[in-house]
Amino acid sequence: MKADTGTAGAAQADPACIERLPLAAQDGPASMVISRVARLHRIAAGKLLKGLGLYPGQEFVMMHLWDTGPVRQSDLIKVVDLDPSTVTKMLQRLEQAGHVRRRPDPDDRRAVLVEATDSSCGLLTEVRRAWGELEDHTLAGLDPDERTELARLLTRVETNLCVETADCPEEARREALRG
Amino acid sequence: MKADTGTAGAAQADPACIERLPLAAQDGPASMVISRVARLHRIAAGKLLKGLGLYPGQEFVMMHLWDTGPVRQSDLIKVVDLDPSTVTKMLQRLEQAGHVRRRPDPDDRRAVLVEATDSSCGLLTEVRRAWGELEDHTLAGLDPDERTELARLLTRVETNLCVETADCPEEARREALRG
DNA sequence: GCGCATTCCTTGGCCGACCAAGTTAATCTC
DNA sequence: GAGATTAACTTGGTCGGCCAAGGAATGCGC
Repeated sequence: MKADTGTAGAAQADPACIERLPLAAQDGPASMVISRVARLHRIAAGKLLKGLGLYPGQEFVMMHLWDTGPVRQSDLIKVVDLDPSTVTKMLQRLEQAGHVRRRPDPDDRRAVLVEATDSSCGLLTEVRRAWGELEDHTLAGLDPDERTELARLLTRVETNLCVETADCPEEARREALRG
Repeated sequence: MKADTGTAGAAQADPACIERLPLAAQDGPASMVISRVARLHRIAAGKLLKGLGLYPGQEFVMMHLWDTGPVRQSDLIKVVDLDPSTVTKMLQRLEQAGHVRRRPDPDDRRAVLVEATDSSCGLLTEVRRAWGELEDHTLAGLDPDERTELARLLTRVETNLCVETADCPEEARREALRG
């Protein structure tokens, strides 16, 4: 209900404006909007994926499996750049849902090979369509230049946060693509 | 409005290039980078907050409590725009951690009044500092114009996703305050 | 070969976040 | 005022995520 907001009319050009701003918005306006966009984006993705029997986060795993075929779980973990335990549990659920098959690696009895099931391949086009739709919704009203600029700025932010968290998916991805 | 990138059939110019690009990056490059930035940003926030005894997400609640003093839980839920059950559990943990106090509202025996404890007020400056630090790390290397542009673009994305999820917190108020 | 570190994965625990369903109290309707 | 409706939490369950700790197989140094 955005209709209400009784303060809207009198709020502008008021020097006391800053006092009405939430603390979080004062100390980190960008962080604030990033957090909100993150949550809304995840919710939107979740709604689109719900009808497909996937939960948000699982798309990344499935997309990589569709991309590459059977893969060692440790490699998958590197690519999606998540905690190993997260991937383990996610795969257990995906396996139970019939989207994924796992079998021991004959060459290394510690390792597990993961691949998308045939039945899951029907989801491929739907997930791609859903992601395209999400992309459209996300970027609605932005012209090509703005989209490029947004991507550039976010990529810069990503590398910034990468060095902060010492957890860079970019490098891992580049290496994975290299060979 | 869709099919703008035309990845399906037109981008055969460099087969090797497109072939190595992950599906997710093809179908939603912006969504992809948003998801990654979101995760890294949350991790970075978590690391900064960890030393303060807060978990990521709790800052928003605490900041609002510090901002406004005692508040009804239902109002708090509206402001942070989360599921009521999420707020309930978070407040239970914050209460047990000694950061928050809850008492029944004498005027409405259904309602609960929430406020930050005195001891939690010591966290205020540290949380603000942590958020400032996070903001600096996030936006490092971006000049003022780029920061403004990023905020503008993300705000647009936020409103886009708002109408998608039909879940708009106080967007009108924020826009009014932004001017 | 033997021992120790490394790698790979799993389990358990915790938190944030959602939904669904339930409980209690206030409010609206007649 | 009795009954229905709505509002304000709460509980239980599930999932995505993290960390810490553990077990099993491999690889390395000697």
